[in-house]
Amino acid sequence: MVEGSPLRADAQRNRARILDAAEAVFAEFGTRASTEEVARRAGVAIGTVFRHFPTKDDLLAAIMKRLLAQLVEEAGKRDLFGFFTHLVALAAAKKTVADLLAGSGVDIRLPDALGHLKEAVGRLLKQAQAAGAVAHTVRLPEVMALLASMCQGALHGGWDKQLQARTLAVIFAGLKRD
Amino acid sequence: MVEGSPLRADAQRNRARILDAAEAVFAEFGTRASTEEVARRAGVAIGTVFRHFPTKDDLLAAIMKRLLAQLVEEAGKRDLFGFFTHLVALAAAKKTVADLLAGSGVDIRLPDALGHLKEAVGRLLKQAQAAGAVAHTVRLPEVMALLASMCQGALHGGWDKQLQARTLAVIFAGLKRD
DNA sequence: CTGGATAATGAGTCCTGACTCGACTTGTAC
DNA sequence: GTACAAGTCGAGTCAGGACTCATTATCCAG
Repeated sequence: MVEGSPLRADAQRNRARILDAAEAVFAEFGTRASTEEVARRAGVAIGTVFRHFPTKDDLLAAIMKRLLAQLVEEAGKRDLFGFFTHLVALAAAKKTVADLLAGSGVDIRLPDALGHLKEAVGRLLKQAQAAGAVAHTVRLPEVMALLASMCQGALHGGWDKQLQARTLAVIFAGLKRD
Repeated sequence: MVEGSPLRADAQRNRARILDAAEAVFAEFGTRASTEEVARRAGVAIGTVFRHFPTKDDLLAAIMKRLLAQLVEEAGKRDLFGFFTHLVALAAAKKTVADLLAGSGVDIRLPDALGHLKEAVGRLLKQAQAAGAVAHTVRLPEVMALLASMCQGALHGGWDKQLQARTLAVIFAGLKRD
């Protein structure tokens, strides 16, 4: 698909619907949800989904790309702790977040996918360290590891707001002085 | 199966083989590995596996029960930080550990499964607090949450030893003063 | 040694989910 | 308006995995 020709109007509409449906379905049931379910929720036949996204992975990749862009943008608006909190809360609601951070399965399709997020978090880390909010011994890899872990945990454990807060409090204390 | 009669000798041998094979297979490929693969590695026909464990979940439950007992025992031999470190290292190698901690799918079959582990960790936490190694504001739920999260993270992220250590260092610092 | 209970075997069933493709419908350029 | 490329449809194919069961093999009491 080398941008040969613009999509027909109805095709554009359907493509958008499919993406929205996929976003909702995968967020709710995880990446293991069936393509049929996506088609159903989009009000479209299964064949149409596969016309737009020849492979389930292509569909997943499209969703992840969207999500990633959102996260990077979000990172620009917060400090490290705020972003951390936001991400964990999001992961508790959207299974896709944890899947993305874990880079499970889809990573190949998004070459530098996590790269952008990593850079964004790197910036937040530097700021936080400059402000004296985080110890200088802390490095990016472990921050990313903590971020991914907390998202996985929040997802699988079904943490409520309070547990999220108490758990993050421990992490934040550890980042401050380590 | 109300313990009607002791198993025949060959049946006992096969049961043990199946359990060992299942342990290895699920540790390597996660709980999604097929029952066929277990049978293959046990050198046994598929029907035999289902004779001993009528359901894949039954097999999984048996493995998890074993694993859990090991972990609880291990907890008795270490302090909180040591156990934490051990568990994370184990999770990086055995997918079953993270699955167990996440309580995914199999939890119903192991009624108080995590209960025992929780108690054991609770004891470690008390000791650590008594020794002044962990702040008194820290409670059990967040310790369990951190434990489960780190295991998930170590598994999915494929952390090396160094990253494990650096990440845990942050957590430990957070537990000490929070 | 041998009969009958206990196990093992593995081809077959059923189901789910990704993906295909020929018949049909619709947007759009002219 | 019409032709035809672009899109849609959905029954159908295929693969993989859980689980069954009639047949065959194996243990072990007596």
